[in-house]
Amino acid sequence: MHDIKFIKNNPELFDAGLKKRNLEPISREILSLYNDYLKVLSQKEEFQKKRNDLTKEISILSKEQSLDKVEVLKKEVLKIKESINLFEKNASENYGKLNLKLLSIPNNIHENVPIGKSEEDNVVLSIKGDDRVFNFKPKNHLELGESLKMLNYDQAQKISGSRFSVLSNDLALIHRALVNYLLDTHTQENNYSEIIVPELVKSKTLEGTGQLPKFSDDLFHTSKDLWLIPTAEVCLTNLNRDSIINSDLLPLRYTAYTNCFRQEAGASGRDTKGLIREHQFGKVELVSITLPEKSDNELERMCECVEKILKNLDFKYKKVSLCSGDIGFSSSLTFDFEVWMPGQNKFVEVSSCSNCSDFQSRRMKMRIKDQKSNEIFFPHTLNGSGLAIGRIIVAILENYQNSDGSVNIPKVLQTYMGGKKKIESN
RNA sequence: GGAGAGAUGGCAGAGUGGUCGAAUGCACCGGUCUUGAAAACCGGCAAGGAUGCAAGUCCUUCCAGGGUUCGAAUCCCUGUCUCUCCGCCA
Repeated sequence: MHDIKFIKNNPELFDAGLKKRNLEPISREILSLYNDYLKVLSQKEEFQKKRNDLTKEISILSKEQSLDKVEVLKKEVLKIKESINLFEKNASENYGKLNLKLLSIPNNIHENVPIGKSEEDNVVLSIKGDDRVFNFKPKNHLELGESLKMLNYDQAQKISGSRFSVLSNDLALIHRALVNYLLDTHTQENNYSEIIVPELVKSKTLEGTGQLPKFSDDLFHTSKDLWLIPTAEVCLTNLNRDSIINSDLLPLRYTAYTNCFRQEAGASGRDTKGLIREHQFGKVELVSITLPEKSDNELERMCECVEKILKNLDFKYKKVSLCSGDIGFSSSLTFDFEVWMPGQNKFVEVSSCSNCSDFQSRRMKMRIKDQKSNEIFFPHTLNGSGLAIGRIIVAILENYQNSDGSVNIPKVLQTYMGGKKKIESN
């Protein structure tokens, strides 16, 4: 959500920001809606003042027993009320139009974001980790999972349809091990608080983080008017919606493991089978709430938390800065982490860390009160995957596979799997 | 699912039709005292919006949405949520 006053004072700057996202200028339209609203608003307030004044007068006259005068004034107020109602209706209509427009405009782009049109223009910041050397042709995770008989798509298809999977035995165990390893690391080493959150939320919640009103097609909506969350970011960021937080409590750092549900409407035909792109997947999420001047550092810190995991799992990965044409709606600056998948011969995204600046906090009216100055302002919100479980399983299968189809278990996960060192079919 | 109670400022908690945006306490901020701190005392302290260079002025807000009234935190209706008791249940 953008500050309407900023748009009013800096229309060219605002439109220039949109241009970076390859969007048309919109400040003129916004300001015209805003002016319509203000005009009606001031008219409404004028009549409200008249009403309030007369009402006070009635109160005094009643005490003086000047009943005739009171009757006259009462009639006058009734007329004024008609005007108030009319202007009130117009004002709220105008406000609704303005608000819907504002809610549909993406966040500003951070100055460090590379300018570009699409995915192609993203900038690789670093590549770390060693290449894995195979003396055989590495299989992809589907072949591996199915030959191990731990990944079953007939069953998944039967109970839920496409873009779902059924994991069993050691793959189910490694899923659970990963969740525990990730949560332990983030809580014990990275100072995040572990939270368990609902996976069904109200539309207001999704509006706060930016999924609604624009992206309902990507979401699952239930018959009770609740929505399945596409990421735990939605819950964690909204925990402090509509409230004022004391500045000395910052930064707030939350982590949660949840299932995430996505329609993948725009991805039909892509990755239809396997753990890469599913309607339901597990993810450990990181969310930070910080002072505005600290959010750049916090994003770096969050990336370090993610990188630590990727290093411990001994993956080859790259850090990518998303360009202005590819960056998400709510984000001002995003770094993706992509892990090398030998079975597919490419890098695949396993984490995305974003600084959403004050875009989400404005939408959800989450504010900070400075203890010293008593000033009230919007904090910055950040979120990052730490990490997507399904895709990490893919990475483990493909990177740790042996020629016989068995898969070694990464060292850091072995204690989470009862000391087991290898996954093999039995 | 049945019966009852409730929702007020950062928090706690008064307030049942007319200067109530709202007593009081805590927290917080400023000051006095102190070598410093604590305590004590004095003062300040809700949010959002409009307008204005500013001081200020005005509007809105006591869970949400309707209604009654000249006037609603206060009365009525609906919804949401919370608590207590009973039933059921993982």
